[in-house]
Amino acid sequence: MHDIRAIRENPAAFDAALARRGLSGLSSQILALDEARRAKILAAETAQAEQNRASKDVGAARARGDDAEFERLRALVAQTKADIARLTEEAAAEDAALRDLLMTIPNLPLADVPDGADEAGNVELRRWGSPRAFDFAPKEHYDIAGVKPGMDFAMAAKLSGARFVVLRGAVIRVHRALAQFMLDTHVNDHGLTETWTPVLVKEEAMYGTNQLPKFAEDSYQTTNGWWLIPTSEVTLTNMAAGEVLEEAALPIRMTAHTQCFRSEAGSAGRDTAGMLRQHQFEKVEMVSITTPGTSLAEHDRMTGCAEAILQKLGLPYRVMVLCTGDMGFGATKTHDLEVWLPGQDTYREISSVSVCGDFQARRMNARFKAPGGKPEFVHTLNGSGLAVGRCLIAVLENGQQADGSVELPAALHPYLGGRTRISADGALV
RNA sequence: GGAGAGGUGGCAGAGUGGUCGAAUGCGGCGGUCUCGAAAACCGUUGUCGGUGUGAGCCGACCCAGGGUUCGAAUCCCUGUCUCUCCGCCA
Repeated sequence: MHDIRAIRENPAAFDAALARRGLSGLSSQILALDEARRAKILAAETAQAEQNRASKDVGAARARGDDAEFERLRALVAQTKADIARLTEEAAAEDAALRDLLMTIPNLPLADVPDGADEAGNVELRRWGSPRAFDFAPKEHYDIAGVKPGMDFAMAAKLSGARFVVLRGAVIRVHRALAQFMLDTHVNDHGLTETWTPVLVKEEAMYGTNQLPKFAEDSYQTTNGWWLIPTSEVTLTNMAAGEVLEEAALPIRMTAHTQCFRSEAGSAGRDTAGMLRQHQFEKVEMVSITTPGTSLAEHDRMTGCAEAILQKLGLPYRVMVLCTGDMGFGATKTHDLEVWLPGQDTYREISSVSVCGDFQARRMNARFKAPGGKPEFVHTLNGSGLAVGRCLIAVLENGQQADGSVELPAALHPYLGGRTRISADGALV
């Protein structure tokens, strides 16, 4: 959420930054609401102050036994009561109107974010590794002979419908190994604190990390009002909600491996084959809570943590900076990691690392303070480290052999009891 | 799921209708004393919003939301969380 004071002080800068995201001239609307709101607050508070004074006089009149004055004042206050109720309600409504508007306005892009309308405007920062040369036509993951027995979409459809999968045997073993490997790497090499969180959360948590109010249709809600997290960014980041953290405790670096649930509304027809886009998937997430002065360096660090996973697995990838038109709602800057998928002959997103500045912190009221200092909003960052299912796809497609077997990355061997490949008939050997 | 108890300032803990934003203690900060420190003593010490150049003034907040009342931390209702006991359970 945006700082209304900042908009008040420099509406032109606010509009200019939002224009880069294709939103124009919002400041005048916001400032009009803000003025209306402040006028109502002033009116309501003035009325309330008068009543408070009168109420004290009532008490004083009674204390000295002045019954006539007591009754007179009592009637007077009773009379103005309705007015105060009305004014207070109006003030609250104005306040809510402004807040509702501010909650739906995306974060401002940093100056070095490239302009662009959609993903075509993203800029490649660097590449790592080179796609393997195949002497046969590489298949998509779900068509690889050794994978087929362990990846059952028909069974999942029977249980749950489209965009689910049942995994068995060697395939799920590799999937599990990947998650373990990612967590161990983040904990041992990158110093993140492993965390386990609920996947059902209150509505306010979803507001804190800006899934709500704008993107309600992307997530699932239970009948009693919980939301299923679309990413553990929600739980990890909201741990800071309402807190005033000691500056010395920052940065807080967390990682969690959780189920994620997404309705994928609006992606009908996209990536319908295979397990690239599912309603339920696993992700190892990274979240950092930092000070304003350190968040940009943290962004690069976090990107590096995600890259390290791909490098250790020997998976070729490229790092993109998302342009203004492709960035997520809460981000000021985002790096996407795109892994090479030979079956699709293209790079596909496997991680997204964003720095949100104080945008989420303001929504959550997450602050820190230096000793003797005033509380300030923290900066929040989140990134996938990595999407486990997509990483599985990458490992399978990049390791596939002409005979339908799959060679697995050396980094995973210790997690597979020393086994190194999936045979063409689907066994882990 | 059932029964009971309880949620007050950084912490502990008073306060059961009227200058209560809230006693007291601890902690924090400033000072006196001291070569320095401790102890002792004195003073001070919440957050958010509105308004004002400013000192300041005003409003809100004693888990949350409603209600009663001229007036609520205090009374009533609902929700929520914590604790104890029982039941059930991976």
